[in-house]
Amino acid sequence: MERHEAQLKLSELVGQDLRQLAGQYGITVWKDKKLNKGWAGQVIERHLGLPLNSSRAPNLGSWELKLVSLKRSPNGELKVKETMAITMIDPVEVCNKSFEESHLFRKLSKALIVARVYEGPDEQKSIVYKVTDFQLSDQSVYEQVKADYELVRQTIITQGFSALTGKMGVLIQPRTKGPGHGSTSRAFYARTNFVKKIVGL
DNA sequence: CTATGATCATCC
DNA sequence: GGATGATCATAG
Repeated sequence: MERHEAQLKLSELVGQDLRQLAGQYGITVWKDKKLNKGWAGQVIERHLGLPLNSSRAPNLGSWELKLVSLKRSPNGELKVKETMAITMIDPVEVCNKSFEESHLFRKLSKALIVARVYEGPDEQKSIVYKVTDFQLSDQSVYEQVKADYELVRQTIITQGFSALTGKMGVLIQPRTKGPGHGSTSRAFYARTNFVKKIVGL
């Protein structure tokens, strides 16, 4: 499936309730009393007619699907609820590749971002807010993302992989993320400010 | 058991 | 309330 075609199909979902669609597609949102964290993505994959095992952001052809949740602030305004995981950090790759060659840049360039409204931990309903075909077209944003990448790169080279913390970066941050229980792997995350720019809030 | 995306828990 | 660090579900 081409990226553009996927985007057209995704835009059909705007304004719809993913919770209802989940029931329609037979996707389990709650297993016992625990949330299936991948449910929203699965609903979307089903809508596109994709196999359900492509959740690991492989190359679904020539593009990549990302989900972000939004929340309402007290005055009813929509804001970005969480940072967005972009891709794992491979210290070797980061050291050896420039920003333009990096996995981070490639992923950002090919991403289709689906923003959904998070109504609460119970996920009783979740409306699709908008679908964004993200391009790193804004020059100032591009430069800042590149600067953040370079900061991570220099830190790994001069202080080592373990010196990275989530405090670094302006738009992109390196953050711990593993299977839990002591893993030390890290990933690039888009800060909420960045996600805000991406989605166009 | 490990990798990955997405979300939760805790700190300030 | 927002940011940082850690965990959960699922697939291989």
